[in-house]
Amino acid sequence: MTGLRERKKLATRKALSDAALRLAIDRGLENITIEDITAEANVALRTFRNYFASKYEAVAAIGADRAYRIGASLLERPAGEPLWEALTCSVLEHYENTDQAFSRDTMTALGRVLQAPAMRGEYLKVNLAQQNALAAAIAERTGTGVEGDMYPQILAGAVIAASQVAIRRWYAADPPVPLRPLLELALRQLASACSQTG
Amino acid sequence: MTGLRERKKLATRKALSDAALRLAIDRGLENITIEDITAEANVALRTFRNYFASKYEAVAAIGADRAYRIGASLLERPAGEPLWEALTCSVLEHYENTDQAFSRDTMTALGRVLQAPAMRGEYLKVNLAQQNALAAAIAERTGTGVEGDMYPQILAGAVIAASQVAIRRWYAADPPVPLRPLLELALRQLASACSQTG
DNA sequence: GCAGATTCATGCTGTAAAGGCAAGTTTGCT
DNA sequence: AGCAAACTTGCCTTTACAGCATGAATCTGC
Repeated sequence: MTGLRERKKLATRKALSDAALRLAIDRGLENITIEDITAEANVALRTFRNYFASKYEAVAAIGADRAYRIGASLLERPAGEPLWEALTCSVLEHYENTDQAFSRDTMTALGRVLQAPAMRGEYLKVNLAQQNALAAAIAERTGTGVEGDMYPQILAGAVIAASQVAIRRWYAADPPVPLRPLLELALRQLASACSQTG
Repeated sequence: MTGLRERKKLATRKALSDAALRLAIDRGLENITIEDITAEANVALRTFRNYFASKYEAVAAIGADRAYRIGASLLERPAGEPLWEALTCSVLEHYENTDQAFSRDTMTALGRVLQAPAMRGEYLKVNLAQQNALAAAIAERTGTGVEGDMYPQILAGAVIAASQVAIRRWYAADPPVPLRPLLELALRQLASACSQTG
């Protein structure tokens, strides 16, 4: 992973996705072309297509590239911690890290871009990537084979789904509310919802 | 809803999505153009764009148009039935109805089409539509306001996520296995996963 | 540190998609 | 009947998309 070639590829990819996001935020998703993005990133138009299938995918890449972190977050929790508590902390950490990486203004602009109908599909793909990353981490933590047993995927799916509900509420909230309590509430409601199965 | 105009619109939409699906199944998703689809459906090329943004969306429409049924299914369950049991039955019914609508050969071909990477985004949008339909039904059944409380959305998200895990397993299973037990198992595991929150 | 093999960025080219606009037609309403 | 609204369609321009070829950068084994 330390080869010059890999680093250059990563750099090009990052340059493209950063450029895409920057332009999308200040001009609007629909008012930019792939050519604009490549100009901003100082690469040829044709090169864009070696990395992304569409400008939407390039914009979503910022999330896709961070998806693995939610799994990493879970694996870093202390080994003795109960799974549910570890999951809750991982999710909270993940989103705390995510929104600390950007200014508040950038976050709302980012929200506007990501909420656009044209981004919906890519956004959902990022969710799925998070779900898979989390499932792999759950499987590793519990010693379950992620291939054989559905349990890790199911739990990850439920947690990600609940988180997304909280995030949608957070974005729609007017006036704004902090994200963390919404996430905590969503995860608690998930737990209680499934407990009442009698 | 009984106007001639609405019926014609629905008919055109259905003609397009049926044509898209039929062609995709026997020629392959990537070997058909929008022009092929419009020729098959006997409308002008330009008309396609009044209904769908891409051929993938047209193919997915068959699922999107059925998404509301999973909610309807829940609302038809007896009022006294516990929520979890009603949900389980709705999901099972939904997929039973879905796969009885097609022959076994068609189902596997359909699976191949829907699993294609290019369809991923549209497939996930259909899942989201199902989730929303189910959430609305849960809210209605429990008397919760779907706007105010996250609970229906969370529960619907968890149930749909678990169902999707089962469906992915079902599709990947070699040799083939029946879907119903996988779905039942997934929902039971969802329930038990969230019960162990201590 | 050199020679061959990989892999990448780029240009070129043709096909398909995407969507604004306006004309013509059908349907809905009174 | 007659007006208004909505739908279909054709035309046109811009953009996206993907194959292929080429040259340059990087990596590998020696």
